Amino acid sequence: MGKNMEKIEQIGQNTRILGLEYFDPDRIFDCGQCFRFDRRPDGAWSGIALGRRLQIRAIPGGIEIADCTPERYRTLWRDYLGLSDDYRAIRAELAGLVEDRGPDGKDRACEDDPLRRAMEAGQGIRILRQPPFETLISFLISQNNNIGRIKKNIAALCRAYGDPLPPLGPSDPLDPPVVPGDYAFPIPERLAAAGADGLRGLGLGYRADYVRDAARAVADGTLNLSAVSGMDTADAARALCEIRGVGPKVAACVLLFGFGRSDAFPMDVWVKRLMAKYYPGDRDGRRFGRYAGIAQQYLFYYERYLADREGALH
DNA sequence: AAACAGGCCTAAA
DNA sequence: TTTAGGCCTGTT
Repeated sequence: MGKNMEKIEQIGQNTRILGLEYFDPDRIFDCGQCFRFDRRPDGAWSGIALGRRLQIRAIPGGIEIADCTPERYRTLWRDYLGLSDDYRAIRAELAGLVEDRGPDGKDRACEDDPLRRAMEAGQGIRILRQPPFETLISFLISQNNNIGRIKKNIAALCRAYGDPLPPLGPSDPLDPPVVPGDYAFPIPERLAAAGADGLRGLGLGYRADYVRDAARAVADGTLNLSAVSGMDTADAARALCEIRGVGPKVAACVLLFGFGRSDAFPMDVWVKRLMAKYYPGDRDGRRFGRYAGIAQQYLFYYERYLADREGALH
């Protein structure tokens, strides 16, 4: 798969992965798919995932993960970071969608196709494989909300209801030191037991009830996330939409970012605008096929990038 | 100050 | 099947 050229080496406390293609932390952690990572002044990204702190920096030809063994990378971070997915093949397939046949029958690239431009601008974008429950709660909170507040809400949620990161086991001498103040994402049972006012107090607003209802449904088995992962994407979306506060957009985000469903196509306001502009008449992402969700990420990132540049001029 | 933010719910055509 | 308000709250 995409790791065919991957070379793993341990450098002191850290692990380097070299020979990577299409992996840019700045685009991966800042494209709105995750909410627990921050960019440090030195350019490294640091956040909590899978109950551990992950610190990652781009180096020429790859990345360096701090306080991490090669074993830890192979068993945990490779899949989480999307490095088990073959983006060369995915991009080739998406690029094939925007080629058409010239009169001579030969392939002729559509240089001005929006997806082609977006894929060029967003070379290093990847979709993380985040845990389903965390993704569900996070995108419930994301609705009618902005990134800054979403991140604050989720941090508050973890501080109030998440377990402190576990102390190091003797078998993991190279795991990151536990920093007081680092919390895992809360488990369903813990959130289900939270008082409604307790969640409100975190500043979630009306989403507090959604969060508690969703946690209850997962905790009591009304919503079986393992079963959802076995359904086809349309059925899975229907199942998720049974939860109050989960509509088509949130369901698609949960499927794309939390269940690895690359065909799920979140239609937020940006993507609606962009689709109307570039692909008038399309009501969904069907034209992008089984990697529609990844096409969506390229297009979304590109459109926001253009808006930011435009805004910066004024 | 009023509008807006990676929506969804409910009521009503 | 589609459309119009309202909704918590912090930011601009």
